Amino acid sequence: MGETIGDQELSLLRHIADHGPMTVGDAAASFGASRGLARSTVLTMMERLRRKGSLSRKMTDGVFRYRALASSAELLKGAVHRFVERSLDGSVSPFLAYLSEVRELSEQERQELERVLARLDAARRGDGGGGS
Amino acid sequence: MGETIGDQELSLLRHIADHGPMTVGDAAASFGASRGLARSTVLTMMERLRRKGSLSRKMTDGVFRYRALASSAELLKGAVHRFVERSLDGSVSPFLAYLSEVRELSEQERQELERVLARLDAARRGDGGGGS
DNA sequence: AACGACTGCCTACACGAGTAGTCAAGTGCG
DNA sequence: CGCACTTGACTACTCGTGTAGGCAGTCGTT
Repeated sequence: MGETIGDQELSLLRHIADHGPMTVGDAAASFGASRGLARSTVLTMMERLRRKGSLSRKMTDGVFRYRALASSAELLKGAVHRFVERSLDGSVSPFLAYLSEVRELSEQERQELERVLARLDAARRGDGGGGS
Repeated sequence: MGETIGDQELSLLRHIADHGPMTVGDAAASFGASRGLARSTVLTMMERLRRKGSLSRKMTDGVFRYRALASSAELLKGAVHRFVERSLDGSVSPFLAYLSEVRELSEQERQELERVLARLDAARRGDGGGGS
């Protein structure tokens, strides 16, 4: 198995992906401070993330600058993917059930969903698969 | 903190929810065996699940029979909910992105999605009661 | 009564993730 | 020149989860 990324790690990773390359000090200030995390904690997480291949760093002016190798959006999709595979046995049905029964979707989310369906519809047409 | 439920724990919990009340021996045979888990492992998980309030047990004929307090579907929805809240900051957008960009949906899943949207549409229009 | 299978349960270990203390080295400032 | 501040890195502790060993009690069978 590749790497498991925890929630906090994912948050930090996304933060770095969103706010461009930054040093540990930057991350500690912009991410850790608001969450009450010590600088060393942020550093540890960043190093773990680097070992896991999610971050890379480059020495600049005597300081390491860490940069995320994936965009926040990709990271999120990856997290969703892992979740679906690991926890939902690869089925998205539970998610759909959640969407329709549990979650109140905002108008914007509803529209997003509509777009997804439209895209799927289009793909289905061109796909040439089987259809009933 | 409420309870965190691991992947394996969730699988076992669902198994029990789906296959009715069962003893540890039953679970070890029907769930653990196929996964190479020792009976004691299954027992430990069941007891942890019981401590977490996900399972309850009742002595029957000198043996404890464990029963899930929630249905598999509810369990799954709960898992999705936790994931959305904890990892996606409460936003379902990443999921939608996953659905449209990453995942190939089966025809059945596509139809399910369509139903979800239709239900949402109906709710948006009339809102109010829950018509089925 | 002895034996074996089945059961409940306590104990334990490994690992990942979350979190932090602390130390050594570099740099700027009074 | 020496101290404060920043940075990098190592080390460590706690918890939850995954996994299992081993012991003691119960009950049917011989």
